[in-house]
Amino acid sequence: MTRRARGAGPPTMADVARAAGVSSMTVSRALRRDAAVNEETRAAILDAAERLGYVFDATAASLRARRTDFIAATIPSINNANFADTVRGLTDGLAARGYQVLLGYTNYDMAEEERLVEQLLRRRPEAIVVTGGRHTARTRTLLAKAGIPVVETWDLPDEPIGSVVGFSNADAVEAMVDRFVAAGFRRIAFLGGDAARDTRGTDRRRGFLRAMAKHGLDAARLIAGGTPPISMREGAAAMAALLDRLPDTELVICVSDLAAFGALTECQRRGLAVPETIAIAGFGDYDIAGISVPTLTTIDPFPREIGRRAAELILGLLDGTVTGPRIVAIMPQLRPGGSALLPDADGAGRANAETAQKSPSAP
Amino acid sequence: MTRRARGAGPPTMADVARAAGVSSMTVSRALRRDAAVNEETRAAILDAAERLGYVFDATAASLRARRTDFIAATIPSINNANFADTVRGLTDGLAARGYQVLLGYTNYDMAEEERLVEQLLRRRPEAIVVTGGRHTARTRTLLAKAGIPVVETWDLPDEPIGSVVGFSNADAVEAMVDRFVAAGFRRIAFLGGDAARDTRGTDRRRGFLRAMAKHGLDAARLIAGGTPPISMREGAAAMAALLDRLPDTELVICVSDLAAFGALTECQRRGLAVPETIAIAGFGDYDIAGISVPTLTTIDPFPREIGRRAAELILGLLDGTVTGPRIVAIMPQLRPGGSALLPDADGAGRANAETAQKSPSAP
DNA sequence: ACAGGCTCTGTTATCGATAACAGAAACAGC
DNA sequence: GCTGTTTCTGTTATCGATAACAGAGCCTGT
Repeated sequence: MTRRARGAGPPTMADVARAAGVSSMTVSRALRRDAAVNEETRAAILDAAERLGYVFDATAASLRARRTDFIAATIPSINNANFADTVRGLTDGLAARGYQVLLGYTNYDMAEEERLVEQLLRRRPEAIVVTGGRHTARTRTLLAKAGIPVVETWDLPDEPIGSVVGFSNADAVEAMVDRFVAAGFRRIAFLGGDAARDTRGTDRRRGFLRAMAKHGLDAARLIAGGTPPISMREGAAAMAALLDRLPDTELVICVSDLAAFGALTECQRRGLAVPETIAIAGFGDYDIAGISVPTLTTIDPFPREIGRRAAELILGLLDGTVTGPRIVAIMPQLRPGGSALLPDADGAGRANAETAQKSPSAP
Repeated sequence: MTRRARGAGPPTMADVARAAGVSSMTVSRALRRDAAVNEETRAAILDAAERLGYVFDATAASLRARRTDFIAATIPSINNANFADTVRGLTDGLAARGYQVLLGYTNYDMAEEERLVEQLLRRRPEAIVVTGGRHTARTRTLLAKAGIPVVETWDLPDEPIGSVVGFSNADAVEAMVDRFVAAGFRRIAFLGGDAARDTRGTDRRRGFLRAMAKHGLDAARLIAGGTPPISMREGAAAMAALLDRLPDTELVICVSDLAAFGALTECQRRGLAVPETIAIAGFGDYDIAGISVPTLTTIDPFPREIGRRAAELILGLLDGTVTGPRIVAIMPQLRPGGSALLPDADGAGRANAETAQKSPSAP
């Protein structure tokens, strides 16, 4: 009696082995393209596998080989083109080497992130990528003790858990404000979310506040657009509130291009000329920034590059080429558009440098 | 000697069992909240697990229990808000029951889809969701033989592999054209991709052609915007070509809202009034449709609802509540906007009906 | 007092692959 | 011809959990 009766479940390697007249070890080797299998034998095995409709069971292989080929990744939202781009960069960089990205989203909620990370770690990923530098204490502990490479992205945390591929959101906005102040803008507002939920948004506002204080300007023009993430619609509503309350504002810096575009449409509805009457800037270099009329002045944080670099880093850490955690600094770039005019200046930093480091502190 | 030396890898249930003074079977039961564990014992076990930093190994559990709790899903692109919404609906519907969505994207490429499906099936998902009704022959075979529920979405294929949650893209556009023709439009163009790659886009064009033929109108105003998916930028470029070649066009129906918005911006750049000089319609009810100036006349295919229904269906199929494949018909709804004016009409279909059926054919 | 049921825990075998080791056959070099 | 190497294949144990079965201890009803 064979172990497997007809219809008792999908065929296993043992079934293929029997059909091909070899041992299941030989089947295993043949399917993995291990050099040490005779060409004829391999052909017979592949043929048998095809005939039986054999499908490799990655679960069993993972258990025995202690190798899942999973890379876990969490993003705040799957509906955001910036994060989607990062996932794309990550996936494309990893798929070529046979890794499968195991994706989850947190809805910008640290408690949800904790649950998600816990779930994902049970799958025994080879590495894990998370967004942002702020996490619950338990999340930090889980990640630190997981014994796998950890990469934080889209941020430069003060105390990284492991590696980092990111940039300072505060610095990026501060640099933008510097440019606008140099161009003569004074009455500048910031339009963002009101909660501490979106930590990157909060960091951007902090950069705004810091810059305004530095230049001795009034930083009280803060418009909250509701619970993050701020959509186009909420950006428009917040802009309406701003125009009603502080109509003499010269420039509105928005937490993202989506909010900025919403703000732009509100101006269009009111017949206000952008940038003549009021200027608008965004963040993220979303598609809309390059096509809207006028185009949006924004900051490109190179989302896809973040993913690509994270993938590269993980591959290095896994194959031993890279040892120890790395901080990869992404240099966001100001992209002047028609919504907030800036005089030409010599190019902002273009290179995205990678620096190795021992102690965990941002370069 | 204990089996596990210090530092010989992460702790297992056996380690927790030893620390708590019970058998590993009791640990297994305690962690799964199996009723039959004494409260005190369970507390001791959870405590030991926490102390040791134990992380459950889902791989081992999956192998033994023949239950991975994975649901595989493929979408054409992760950078598309419509598909992201479907994933959101799917994930939210499944996460509550402990399932983890295993997501992959195909880049609108059927060969890539085949590779992806093959990869995903190796993970032994409990069910699989794919986008669209067109697949390579091998993909169809793989799915049909996988022995798990298969759900095709965003389409109503002639020969479903298993279940379906979708709608006819051709019918939706045809109905839209009917409305516009009734409103007096005659010189109508269709702006879409030129390849057969995006099958949903091709179906929409087919619906356009069918409707125009039905009404005895000239359907030669077809503008190709390059390789799908058509972005905002390509929509603008295609609109430019259209305005140059066929400046007397009254209405442009675009394969998606993104293309439609790009087209709208091109008109704005040229100073053409929309909808007065030329009207524009889109597809998808993306965020941009509700906020642009003017808002876009579009069709809402209820992307999130598609995901939610797919999740519901899968849960039913897995727990036996639902038997056999189902066809769930989504009824896309026309959303009149400012970019292409329509006289009021009594509401289009609002209900999204579900119909059981035996033979695989669309209702 | 005893059968029968309930609560709780343990023992053993197993899921389907691969690591580690072993060995047969063919070939090369001297 | 003999040893050493290369090529190819097989045997056995194992990854870490859970299904299936078994049974001890205690309660309940008659």
